[in-house]
Amino acid sequence: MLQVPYIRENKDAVIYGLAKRNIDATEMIDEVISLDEYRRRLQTQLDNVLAESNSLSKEIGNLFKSGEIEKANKLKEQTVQLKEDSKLLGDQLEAKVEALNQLLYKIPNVPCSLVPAGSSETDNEEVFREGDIPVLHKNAMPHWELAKKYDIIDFELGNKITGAGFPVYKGKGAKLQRALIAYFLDKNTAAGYTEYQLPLLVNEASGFGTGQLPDKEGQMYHVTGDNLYLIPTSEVPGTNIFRDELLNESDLPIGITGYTPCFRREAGSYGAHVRGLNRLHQFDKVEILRIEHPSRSYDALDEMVAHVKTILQELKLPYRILRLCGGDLGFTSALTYDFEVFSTAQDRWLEISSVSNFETFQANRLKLRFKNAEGKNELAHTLNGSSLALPRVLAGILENYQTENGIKIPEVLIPYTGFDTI
RNA sequence: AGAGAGGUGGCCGAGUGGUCGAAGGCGCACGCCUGGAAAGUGUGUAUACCCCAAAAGGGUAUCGAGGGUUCGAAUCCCUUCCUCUCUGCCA
Repeated sequence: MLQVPYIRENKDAVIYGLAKRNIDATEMIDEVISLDEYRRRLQTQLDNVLAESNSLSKEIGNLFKSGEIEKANKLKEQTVQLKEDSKLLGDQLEAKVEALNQLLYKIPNVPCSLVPAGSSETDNEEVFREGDIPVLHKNAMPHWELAKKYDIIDFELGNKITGAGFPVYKGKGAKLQRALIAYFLDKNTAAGYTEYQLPLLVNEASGFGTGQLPDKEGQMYHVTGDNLYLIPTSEVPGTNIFRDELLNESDLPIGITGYTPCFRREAGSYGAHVRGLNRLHQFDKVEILRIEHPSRSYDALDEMVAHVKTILQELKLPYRILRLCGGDLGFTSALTYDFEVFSTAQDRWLEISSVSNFETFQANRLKLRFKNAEGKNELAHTLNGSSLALPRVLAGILENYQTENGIKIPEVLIPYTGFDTI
């Protein structure tokens, strides 16, 4: 959520920035400013009425104490009108605040200056590419066929137990999953991130804190009996650790990592792009998350990108890094780098990580602040990224490492799997 | 799940209708004291919003959250969330 004072003081920059998302925000921004002016006027009026009412109450109290009952009762009559006024003004104020907030929820983050303009993924900017694309044997197959051939992932069984998008990993497939999770967590903790195990269900306040609610509840599974939501990413419980927190400047930076399953209801789906592991309702992900001082959040973003690079280098997977254009940028992000692994068998790039700086956009909603050097409270910057999302990494490994004699296991994973071939 | 107790500032803790944003203590910051430190001592020490060009200053709200009673609520009533103790259930 953008900050109103910021919008007020940087109106043109905000409109210009949002234009990169192909949004003409002029009207919305004008409405924010006028709603806020109205809100402030009401606030002032209400405060004045309440101040008067408070001082009358004090007087009445004193009169009762000194036994001047009649005078006190006379003053009481005066409070009737004030009470009505304050009720009316209070209701009006509440309505304005609500309208303002509803509007603010609809306005996405302002892209940072590095974000290229563009309308779709074809406008994303490739900023880095590394790794050799393997030449596969002529009978190479996509991972969903490999999964069947080697009996390591059973999509049909998942259909039977739950439904589409809930695969069952078996034998070496299951072990490989566990190996990847352990390897990712070890890499992240070695880089200084503190490991957390987080709840998989969150309450409304948390869903609201990271912006899934109130608008995007359709993306989450809702446990109606207890009014809880299954997390779509560990970003939700992870970031909500810091909801309503006032940190010391010396607490920063904070880096945490955690493995969780993620649950997504996902609306659209089509064709080969969602086959197999490409898009699931339940999948595993290891996340990294940072709380940073605003002055160095972009350095932190670069560090996170560099960190994810080392993992892909070690896994020896061919990958590229894209800087997302305005049209493809997530609602809350100011700058996002996507990592994609190339799969020869599918002849396409698979998105496996997304690393973003949200600047103060999340922190504002979360009320995540720190006391700065001047002793003033200031919103912190939040960042997060996948490190990494399992299914497509798995797909990439299965497809790129297949040979006619089985699927080889990347060297760094062998200590975790205990076997070198599937 | 049942019965009971309770949720107060960074922390502990007092406060059962009025002058209470809240005693006292601890912690923290700055000063005095000291050769230096400790002890002692003095002052200060919540958050959000509004008014003010800004600073100074002033105002409003906040005692888990939401609503109500009252001229006036930390204090009374209702709802809700959470914690603790005992009982039950359970990996």
